[in-house]
Amino acid sequence: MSLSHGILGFLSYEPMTGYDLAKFFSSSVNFFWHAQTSQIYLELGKLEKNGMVSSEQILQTEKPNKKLYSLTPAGKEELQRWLKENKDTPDAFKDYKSAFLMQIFFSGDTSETETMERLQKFSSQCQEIFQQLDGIANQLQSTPEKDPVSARRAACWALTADFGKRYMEMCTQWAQDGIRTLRQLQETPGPDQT
Amino acid sequence: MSLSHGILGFLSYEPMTGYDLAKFFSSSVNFFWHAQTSQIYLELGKLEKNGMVSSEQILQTEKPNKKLYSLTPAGKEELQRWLKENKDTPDAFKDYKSAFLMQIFFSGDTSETETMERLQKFSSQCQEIFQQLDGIANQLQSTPEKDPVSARRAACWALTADFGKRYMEMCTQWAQDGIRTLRQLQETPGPDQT
DNA sequence: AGGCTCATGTAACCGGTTACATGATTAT
DNA sequence: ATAATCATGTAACCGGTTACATGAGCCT
Repeated sequence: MSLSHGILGFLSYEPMTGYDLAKFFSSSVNFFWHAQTSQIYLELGKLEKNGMVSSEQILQTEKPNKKLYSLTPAGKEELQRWLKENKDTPDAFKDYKSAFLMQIFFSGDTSETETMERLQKFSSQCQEIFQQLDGIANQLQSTPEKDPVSARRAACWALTADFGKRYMEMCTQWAQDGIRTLRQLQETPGPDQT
Repeated sequence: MSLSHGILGFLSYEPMTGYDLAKFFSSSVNFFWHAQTSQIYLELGKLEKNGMVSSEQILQTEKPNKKLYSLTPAGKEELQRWLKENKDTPDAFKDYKSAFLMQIFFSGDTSETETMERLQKFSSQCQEIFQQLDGIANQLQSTPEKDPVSARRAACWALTADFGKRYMEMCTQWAQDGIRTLRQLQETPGPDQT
């Protein structure tokens, strides 16, 4: 229900092709909404059928032809409607799914060493993503937008990038502390080990 | 791909019914893997067809009859296989999807006040979930398990609960800081507003 | 009489994944 | 040559959601 709204969101910036959208997705919202390129095309098709977007063939000679998609008035309306929609129940995390945490949860029968390795790997991955997001955040900060519209967009982007950075920081910390806890568990075999 | 493994995981504790599983899910892994009761029954059906679990009718007089599911050897094997499986690419977050962040990302045209309200609500929700998880964590800490098996399980549970607590803490902090940032943006209308 | 706990399912739908398929132009 | 960038799609599948459907026993 949200890839389509993400597409509408980006198209509200300016008309673009499916290919452009894929790049925008992977360079900005990727960490909280990974989109398959193929899915974008599928969704564009549906949106066009519903009258949310319209397309225009652009013939090119040096490059393959392309289809430029734009928001229709109905699409703009739907985007606004969705932006205002907020779920009241602690629903913000209903969609949150983590196979990784599930594995940790059930690793009671796994050796501590293995679990520690897993945590270590996770921690490294988080640091990697942190670096990426940090790059984005710095770039956003160092290139001030001239017009107020872009400035506001950049501010929103910065807000989400900041979320990502904090999230990754938290994950790294958690994993490191977890490793320490497990090490202690390993070293103290329990009060009575007969 | 993971609800089924969660089911196998819980069944490795002890044989139980779909109803039991639903309760276990919602009381422990709920915050990182919300499971519909109906989906659990569906999945149990598939798992039985694949030979991962077997069921036994238990006739009851004071209560409705029930079906007790147990892990088969093949199910145990599959659980172990899955527990060892770890994705190498920074895939840990490929599944992470947040419609909420998407809305924040595209709220450049929304009034700061509205966005601030949204953040405030989010923050409250996070605090609520934090309280829940804190309750679980405290309970886990105050009731020491006697046998080493349960102790290890409890440790894993504690690890994931701790993750949740930190996550919620981070979210609350982020939202509060975000509100402050937006307030500043509101008060300083920009360098040249002609 | 009404609500809670126990208990198990079905059917329609859909958003998304995986894998596959194609092909032009430009730069190295 | 070949890799990268530009560019667009289809088909099979599947995990999960929403909504619906049922019904016994117990407690107040």
